[in-house]
Amino acid sequence: MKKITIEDVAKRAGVTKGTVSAVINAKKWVKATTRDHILSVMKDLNFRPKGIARNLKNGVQEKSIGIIIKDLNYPFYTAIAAGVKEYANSKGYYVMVTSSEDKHEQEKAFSHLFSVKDIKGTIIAPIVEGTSEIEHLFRLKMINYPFVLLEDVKGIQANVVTIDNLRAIKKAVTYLINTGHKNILHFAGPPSSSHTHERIEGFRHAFSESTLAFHKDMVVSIGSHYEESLEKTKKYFKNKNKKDYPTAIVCFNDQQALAVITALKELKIKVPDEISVVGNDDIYYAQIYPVPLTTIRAPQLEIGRKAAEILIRNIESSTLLPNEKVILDTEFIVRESTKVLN
Amino acid sequence: MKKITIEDVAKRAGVTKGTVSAVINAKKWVKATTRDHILSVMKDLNFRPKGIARNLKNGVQEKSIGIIIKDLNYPFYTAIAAGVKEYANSKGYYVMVTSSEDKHEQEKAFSHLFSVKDIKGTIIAPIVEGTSEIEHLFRLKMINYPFVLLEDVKGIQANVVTIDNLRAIKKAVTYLINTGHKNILHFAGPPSSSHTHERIEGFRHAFSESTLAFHKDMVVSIGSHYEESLEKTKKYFKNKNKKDYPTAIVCFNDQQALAVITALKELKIKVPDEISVVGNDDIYYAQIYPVPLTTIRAPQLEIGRKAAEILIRNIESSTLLPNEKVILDTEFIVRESTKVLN
DNA sequence: GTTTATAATTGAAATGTTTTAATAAAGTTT
DNA sequence: AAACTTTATTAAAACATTTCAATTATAAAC
Repeated sequence: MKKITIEDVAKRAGVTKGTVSAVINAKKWVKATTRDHILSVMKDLNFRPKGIARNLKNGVQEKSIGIIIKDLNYPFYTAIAAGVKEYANSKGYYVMVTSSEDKHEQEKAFSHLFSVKDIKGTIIAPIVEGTSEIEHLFRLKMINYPFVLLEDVKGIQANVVTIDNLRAIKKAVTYLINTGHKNILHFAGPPSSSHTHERIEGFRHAFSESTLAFHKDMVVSIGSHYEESLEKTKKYFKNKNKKDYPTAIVCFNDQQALAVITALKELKIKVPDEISVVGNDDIYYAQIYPVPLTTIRAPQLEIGRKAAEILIRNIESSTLLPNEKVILDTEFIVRESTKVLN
Repeated sequence: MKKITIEDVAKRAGVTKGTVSAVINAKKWVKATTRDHILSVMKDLNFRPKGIARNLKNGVQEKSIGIIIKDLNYPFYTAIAAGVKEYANSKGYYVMVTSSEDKHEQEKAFSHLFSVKDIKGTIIAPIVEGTSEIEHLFRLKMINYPFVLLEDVKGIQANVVTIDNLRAIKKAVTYLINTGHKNILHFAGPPSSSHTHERIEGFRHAFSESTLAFHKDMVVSIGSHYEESLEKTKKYFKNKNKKDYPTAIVCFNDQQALAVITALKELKIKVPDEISVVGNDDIYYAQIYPVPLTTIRAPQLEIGRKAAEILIRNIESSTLLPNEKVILDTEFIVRESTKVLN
């Protein structure tokens, strides 16, 4: 089970490495018969030229960057990736996307993989759990590997492009309060995201600046994926007395909001007449949803573009640049899943 | 603007390459003071160790494969990618995703990039235009680089995992005919996909096996992206007399179908009462759509899994394996966007 | 039949890292 | 203070390819 090298091919074909190399690189000068012969030897040995070794010599001309998102199937992330791609392509970079599936292990492995594969830099949507492990990020810093985070990570200084979750949720909740809502819930997201914590914080803040009181029961952990949120929402309302129903729910993200709306529909609770629902992110598929979702729009393309811009600036700098932190603002978009009560 | 190498760092720090290497690889034995000194020199020079050169020596332990899809934002493709990831991860492979944006140029560049970056194999959703350029695929074959296609490409023998579009559309159209529809349209997709051609073919076939006659005006090219399809659908119906409206439309994919439904809604045409709409793919977001879409389900995860399985089998084989062709079947799912007329 | 031009091929050097064996310095035990 | 260990460091070899200048074979021209 030994590795086949260009030398094995050369030996077997009775020529030198140089000639084999010429065939691989489609140089015009090799005689047709020798070329065919070498080709057939390559097939016999199932020889696959090692990309790595070729690069060493000339250096890859293709420049590329990576992005590690959390979920390939959530449009919020793919939209960010699209923004990254747009900017990167305009600068002549290719983009490779991977997904950590919210697993620390994978985030770590990928950041390593990218650095080792000579991908010039990486944009990371980091997993932030209680005691967030971040040695892998420190390692990237040590080897001066350029990267940009899409969420703040405590304990590390790095380039960050993110949104102002606190203000965002406050805007939404304040709007609800001002339009007469008194019983408002927040359906929170997974603990692995800093967004979750910041949004809870924003929710709480909004109350402290109003005449209404905050109570911790108003924050309910209900999952961020569709099926899970659907089930948990139904369960939540089944145990509730109708008079205790909230008049509005602020969701962690749009996918969750879509699940909540569907769950309420199944329970014959009318949206927005009985309960208003606010999403978060403004993902593409929520925009084209027949009940247009009131939501908090995160500028997804812009996040991607900005992150790519910072990353590429760092990649191309011959000196180590100071870290940048960009906090993009969100837009509260009132559509038809919320109702004015006063 | 010269490249900084480990040697430059060593020289500047007054040690040898070996010591610098030891620092980079966090070997325990380097004296703390020399380590700090070397680290600071690395920062000064903004030295980034070349991943490529490190790999050469030991060979990378991390195994990875790539997948080139056409659109990062279309759930059909990300679902396939998820299937690939699932299988690949179970076999210890990492997965990198890229999108060609339906551009030949990009598909070509990525297939090259992957092979050169020592990514062991690639799954490709190929762009198939009239005179499809496929030299890049021939090149992959020449260097025995393992790959699997997600659409048939004329003129090349390769591993292929795809679906039976012909049968799929026939099933749907036949159902419509059997339930009393007489005026049926097909909204076709982009010419860059073999699916488009096969689906048109299937549509035609269904008629040849029925008592109804096929006419080429029944196939309308309306785009596969949401906005485009929305506009073109509206335009199409504005120029039509109400009595000429079809009773059913078979769409190229679900995103298009969603656009068609929205367009019809805006035109005050009721779905499915006045016009039935059939999608294609059964993407996730169509499943959770409030008007559940009648559609043709492509086993997206299964496509991904199967493609990954074949790819990895080829990667791990020391001999060149014969090509495999897998055609997966689809499932026609009747939900609520179609109406039985008889 | 010798020279010249051209086509085909060779062999060594170069690429930037990691590894290994060898060595020097410092510390510990007798 | 000699002998041995441990710690820190060095120098050279190894990795699989491409490149480039040098060489040989082949064909054409004289």
